Amino acid sequence: MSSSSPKTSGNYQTNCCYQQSAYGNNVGQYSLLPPTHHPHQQQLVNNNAQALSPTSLSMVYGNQQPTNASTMLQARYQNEQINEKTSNSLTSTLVNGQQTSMQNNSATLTAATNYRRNFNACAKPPYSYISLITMAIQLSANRMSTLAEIYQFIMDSFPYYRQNQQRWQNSIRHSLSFNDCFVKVPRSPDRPGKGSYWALHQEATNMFENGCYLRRQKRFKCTKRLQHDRDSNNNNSRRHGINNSLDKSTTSTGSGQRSPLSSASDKSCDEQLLVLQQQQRPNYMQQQQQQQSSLESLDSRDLQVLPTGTTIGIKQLKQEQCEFNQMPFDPHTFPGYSPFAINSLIMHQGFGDNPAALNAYYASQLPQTAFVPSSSSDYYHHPAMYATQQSTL
DNA sequence: CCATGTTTAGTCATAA
DNA sequence: TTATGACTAAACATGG
Repeated sequence: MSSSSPKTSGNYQTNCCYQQSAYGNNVGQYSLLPPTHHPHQQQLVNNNAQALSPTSLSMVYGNQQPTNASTMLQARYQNEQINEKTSNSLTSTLVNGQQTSMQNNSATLTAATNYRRNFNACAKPPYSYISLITMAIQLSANRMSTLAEIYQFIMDSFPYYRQNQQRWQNSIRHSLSFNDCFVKVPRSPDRPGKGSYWALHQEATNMFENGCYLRRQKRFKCTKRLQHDRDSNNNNSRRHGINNSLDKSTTSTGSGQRSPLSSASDKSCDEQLLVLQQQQRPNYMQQQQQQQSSLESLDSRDLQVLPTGTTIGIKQLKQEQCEFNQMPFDPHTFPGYSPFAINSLIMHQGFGDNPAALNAYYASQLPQTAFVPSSSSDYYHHPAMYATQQSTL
């Protein structure tokens, strides 16, 4: 039935991280890490990394003594003010950042300049819609977002999505409905309005390897669904034209018809459980924190190797930083390990929340693989992506 | 009416 | 080569 497809090759846009040809140098605009200039995350950053503790300093600078923390912060806040600007602002960002923190050699600046030449403010970010939605939810105040809030987060974070809104917003809605990792949470009576909140399924909070939003470990599938729920219907078979008589149990009424067996009001057991957990949020959060704490304490991925050769846990590092700054320590503000943690450290090098500057930094440090990948493997196996490997800082 | 939500289906790229 | 994941379009339902 390919003749019935309304699609044209010109309209179809693959995930840009797959395609070097479509992506090219533009990939350099975006950090391999989540956007950091969104108000929610800005708050997270501000809450967690005011100044580098001694251990953090040694991690970032090795034996080299940096300028003092206030200088770095000053540079960072300057950068925040020119956030979302394009190549013009990048120049000053780089200068400020490198003045205070980086080994400022001419080769590095040349690489940054070359990179800057190829800068494109409207490049498609290398994140899937699932990644974007997850970011929006995880960075929201209550780990829940309305559809409109998700839209807003994406547009705030990525200029690319300020255009063609109808197309990608349709995809966002489809992703929310189609993927088990997202669950609807009804509005409470004191918060009337249209649409539900969307949250991550309780078992889907760690979908991305080491917190890296470029790669999902595995498609999240809810295993506890009732037999008649949508998982039991092999969507993939239908999508790829392998029809059988069983499929008609859900598609007998034709394209676009909602299945009576999986209507919005027919929530499966675990979804209802999640709703209850959300309603009893304080207890739920407490339990989650306890569980995660016990996991983190044993998780080898938490480890970072310092330039000095010693090993330290990101969580421990963060705790030390919080104590250093006389701030409350919340191990769950960030995931327990990098690249969030690495991101927070990079922030202190004076790049502020400017993703372009961050990328320029990466490009200058790892010009051979940082932003001109020959395949998706270059992304996925990039050393900067994983806390399990030695940090390039 | 329109935003939100569900579902089907085609296509492409990548992983296995 | 096949299976899977992601993106896109579209029809249709629902509810404020």
